Amino acid sequence: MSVRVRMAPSPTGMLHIGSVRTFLFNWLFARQQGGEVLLRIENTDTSREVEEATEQIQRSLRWLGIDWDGPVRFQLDRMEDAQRFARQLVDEGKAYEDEGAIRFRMPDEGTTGWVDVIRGRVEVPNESIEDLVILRADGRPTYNFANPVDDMLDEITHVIRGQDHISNTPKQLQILHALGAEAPVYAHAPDVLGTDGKKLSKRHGAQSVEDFHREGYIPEALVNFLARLGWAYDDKTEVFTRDELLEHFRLDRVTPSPAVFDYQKLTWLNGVHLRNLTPDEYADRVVQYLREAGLEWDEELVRRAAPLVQEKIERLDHFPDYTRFFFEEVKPAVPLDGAGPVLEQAEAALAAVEPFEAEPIERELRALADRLELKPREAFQPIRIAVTGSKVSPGLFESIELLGKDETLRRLAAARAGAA
RNA sequence: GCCCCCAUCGACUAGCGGCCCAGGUCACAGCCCUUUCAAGGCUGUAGCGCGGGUUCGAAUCCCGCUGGGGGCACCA
Repeated sequence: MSVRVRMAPSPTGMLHIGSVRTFLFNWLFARQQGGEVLLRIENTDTSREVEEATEQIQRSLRWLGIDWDGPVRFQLDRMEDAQRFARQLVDEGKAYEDEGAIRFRMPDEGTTGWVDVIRGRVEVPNESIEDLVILRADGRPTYNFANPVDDMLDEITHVIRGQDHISNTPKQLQILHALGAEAPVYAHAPDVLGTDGKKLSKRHGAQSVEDFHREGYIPEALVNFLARLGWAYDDKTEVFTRDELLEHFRLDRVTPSPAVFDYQKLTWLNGVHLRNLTPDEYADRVVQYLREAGLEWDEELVRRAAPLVQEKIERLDHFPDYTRFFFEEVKPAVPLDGAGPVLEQAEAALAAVEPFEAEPIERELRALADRLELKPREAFQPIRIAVTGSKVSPGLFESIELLGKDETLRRLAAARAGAA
């Protein structure tokens, strides 16, 4: 039997990171099994926002590299099927009318249970389950009816969803049974919590895929991090590429307990993946990010500046902080009292450097420090501040090379004038 | 109130009866490296919720408690 799963977001707005995690589990599991992934938008209401949210969801999934098969489906499309099945259940005495709506007749005795891939055996006493409405008075199916009907019609083999659905599962199992359908395998993934132990929400910070994108996180890191939330391969591996995840992920190794979303660890992981990109790829990401952020900096210069900060930043949105001085006029943010002599000599020394490249530049400046009997850091810091405007910058020599001789000398002179 | 789920360092987790006086990672602290910031290297602080069992032996199995969370809609 070939595997088929479905990702079923409700089109209420941005794609929440918690949903993404369960989608990722669906995707990883199905893809490694050579199975199919369906994208089904679950909303029995037609609202004005649906179209927009649906687009948004797809954009976010594509950005993450989570793909799906076939066209996007909508729960709404199966409304007539649901109505037909509801009527059939009434005819068979398995459901009944109640004030215009149709209720499903739940058994009063015994238990309904299943073997959850993540949790093991789960069992619920039938007497605790009410006869639920499956068709509203206006004819629209309710979620707990539309959902299993869709799963049945779509021939879903594995339902991997959030643990908040655990209490829905026995209901859906009963409906499936009444419909004569074979039950899919269920796996209920744990929740993703905020630092306060409550379900992740706006007040915890970024929560939609868009938010993370905007904050300079890259898909590789987000996917890696999300996969590790509730799952581990062994006792030591933290960093995974997408392919490694596809190779090692195991649904039955997902922990049943909820996990706290640790932004700091995500950020660390983002830095790791940023550093793992090839220089060209890294430059591409930076260019793209800056463009999306609306910063119109010269692309060629951005590409040349990129390698200078690949080792230094953890998030793409930090790029401008390190490289602004290449693109804009800078004023030393720190006083340069007493630095006059160093700056003057640096100016003279650099004026003679040819070719104007990092290596000879470094040689000259180190020689200068020796002459002045200054420690390297003492000599370089004022130069750094004069040239980059900041105490923190990419490598000084590479920066000076990229900035060019004319501009470097100009800044040195300007700073010297200010320091005097 | 009823039903269900969960429980190892601050966080993510490894552990599935002896290999564990509990290992890795993030964060934190110190040291090293060093042109700043990073990266990297080394070291350290820190945990099996509690109480009963079972067993020669329990973080690991069972029961109870406590504490978290979810659900009980003509919402999804």
